[in-house]
Amino acid sequence: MTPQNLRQGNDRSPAPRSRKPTMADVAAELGVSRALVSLVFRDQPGASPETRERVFAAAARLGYKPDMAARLLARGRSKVLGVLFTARNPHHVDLVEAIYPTAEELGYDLVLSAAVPSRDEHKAIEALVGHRSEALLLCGPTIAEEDIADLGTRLPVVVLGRHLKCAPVDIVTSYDRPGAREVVDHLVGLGHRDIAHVDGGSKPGAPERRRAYRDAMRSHGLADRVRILPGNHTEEGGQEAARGMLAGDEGLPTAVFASNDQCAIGLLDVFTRAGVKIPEQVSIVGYDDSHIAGLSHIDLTTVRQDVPRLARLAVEAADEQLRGVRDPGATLKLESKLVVRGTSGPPTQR
Amino acid sequence: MTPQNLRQGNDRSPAPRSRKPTMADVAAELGVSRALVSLVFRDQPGASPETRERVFAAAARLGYKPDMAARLLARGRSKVLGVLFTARNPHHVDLVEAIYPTAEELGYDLVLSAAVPSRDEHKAIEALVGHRSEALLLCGPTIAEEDIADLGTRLPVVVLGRHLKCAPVDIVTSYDRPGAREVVDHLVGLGHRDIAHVDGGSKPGAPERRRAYRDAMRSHGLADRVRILPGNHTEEGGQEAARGMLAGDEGLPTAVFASNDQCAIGLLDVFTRAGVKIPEQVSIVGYDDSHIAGLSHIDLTTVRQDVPRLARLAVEAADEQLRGVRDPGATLKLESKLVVRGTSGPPTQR
DNA sequence: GCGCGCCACTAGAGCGCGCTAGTGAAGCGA
DNA sequence: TCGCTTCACTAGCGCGCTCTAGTGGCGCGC
Repeated sequence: MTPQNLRQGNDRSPAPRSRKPTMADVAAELGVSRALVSLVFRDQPGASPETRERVFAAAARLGYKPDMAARLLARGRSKVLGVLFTARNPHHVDLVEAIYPTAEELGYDLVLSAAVPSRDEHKAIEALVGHRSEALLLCGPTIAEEDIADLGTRLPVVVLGRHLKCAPVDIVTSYDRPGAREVVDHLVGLGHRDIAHVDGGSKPGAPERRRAYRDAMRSHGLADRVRILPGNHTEEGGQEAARGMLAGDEGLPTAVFASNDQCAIGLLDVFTRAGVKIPEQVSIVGYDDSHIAGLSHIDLTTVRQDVPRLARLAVEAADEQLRGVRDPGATLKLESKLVVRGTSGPPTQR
Repeated sequence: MTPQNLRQGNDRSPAPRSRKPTMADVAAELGVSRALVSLVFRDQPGASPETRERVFAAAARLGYKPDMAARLLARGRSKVLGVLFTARNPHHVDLVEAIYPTAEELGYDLVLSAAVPSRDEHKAIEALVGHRSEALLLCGPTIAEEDIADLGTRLPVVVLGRHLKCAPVDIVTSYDRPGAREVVDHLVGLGHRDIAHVDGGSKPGAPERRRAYRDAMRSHGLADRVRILPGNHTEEGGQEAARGMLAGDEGLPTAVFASNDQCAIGLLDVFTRAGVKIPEQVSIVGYDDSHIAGLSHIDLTTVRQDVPRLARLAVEAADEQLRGVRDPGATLKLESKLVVRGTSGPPTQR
């Protein structure tokens, strides 16, 4: 029972593969210090050109890749931004795509976390924080405002596409009024008067769009034609709203302005199946101009948000908060503009 | 020019916010050791129920959240799986959604990295490795096989939806033959004989689907009708192929089998715009059954891959490699099946 | 010769955590 | 009383890296 040579319980190496090489391995290979290797990899002054070359060569030879986790831990700043998005939302996917370039430009690494049906936003956010995100970019978060506020007190947070009353976070979004206004102008200009709105319930952006629709209608003297149908930001929401319109006894409006593209596509679907001609009988307008709307087979008239700039502003806002150049709480709004495609046209006389 | 008091470039404290609490803070708050707090947070035996409660209470009070980077570093196993996907590919997004549940079940955390136009797969993969992913799940990677092989020698890799000759990685994908076979059977059953294929070039899965199409045609005695048009896995690819067909002097086939859904949607688009009736004049079939195909407005006949099982198998394969219960190199294939929707129908006599 | 600045490089202390090997107290049987 | 467990908890090393505060050598001016 010689307890000396108990096998040290090291089932630590997960794979049969050889251990990942570390900085120390590279240093040993060259007979220099780890610090030198570190310098070289961080592209800092203090190493001669020849040494740099030798270090890179040795690293390549050994297959050494810097370990982020250790780097993050050691460095005060992690330079990691956490991005929360909803996998199913094409507009979010567009945003994620657009966030990468600016993040890279400002020297940030991105960690993505998707909210999916089986994994709610709270969990997704926790994962981001756990992975040492310095700041969070939340694409259209649906969690309670106080939760976001709470998060904002812990670390810099930038919310995209949702209005908040008083959370200590930055907000980057589009003006809803001009967009909705343009939609209504466009439809009225085509001759529509019965313009309904399928709203997005309490989903990010929805209340504002609803309000903007109402205002726009009012300013066209169409206050009495305001017709708001409950919906949400999914295809199903649009489908249900369309079924409701078909079954209801108010008759079909000549145009429907949906709270987002997915909802609009749901409308489109049910209407076309029911033999309703788009846009002859009903014009449909969405919101977001997600890449799905652009699919020319769908060809949805919609409101384009300036995704690249939204993304850029969001990353810059996070960066500013991180650098402490200003306190959180800024609200940045961009113009959005109507993109006329095939689902809107003049109403036919009845 | 007193070089002494150069401001030491310490932009280390990123935010004006107070430092994130650590385990030591929690321990100090209670007057216990860090190890105890660690035990409690890892849900390990060795702490009394009352102590556990006190620890959690103190942690909540301070807003302590375990730091992944440190945890990863300290632990041999990081329990993180890196997932590479293409943001623009809806099928990939479906896969990512499906990967979460199994990963969680097996105790893995996920780090996502998107390949986007401005950021190629190499970079995306590097980020994953850097963030200490223990294993990689690559959704339809387009990088060179040798690069994947190289990666496979460094850490466990599971490739989804692409065939590889001899890389030391696991492969999880669908049988292409039965799927393509079903497509051709279906179309032939409807009365089609002129069935073209718009291929996906060298994109993951494309060569196999092309081959499977050819075989299926041959077995129906339609070898002489085999017509393969160059394309790729994007909408644009489909559009170009459709334009080619419209402009070419071979005439339109009565049915087109596209290498993936996006490509099929491109076809759909150009054809409908050109006034070609779908499916009366041309039937169109896609591949993947991504959620876009399911959008009932598109209503694409397509081949459904069993995404939930693909995802589950992929995570399990990664887990098995990590546990070292088998060497890499397994290939798992699942059945896929035809989903008949509205874009396929009997050809009209001409 | 000395002092000085500069350059290339190094020593070593942490970053926040996990984990092994303990420690001391209590309990228990003989 | 002693030996032996068990329980609740602690000390302290090490994960791979960054970063501050050096060290030694060399060239230069006086």
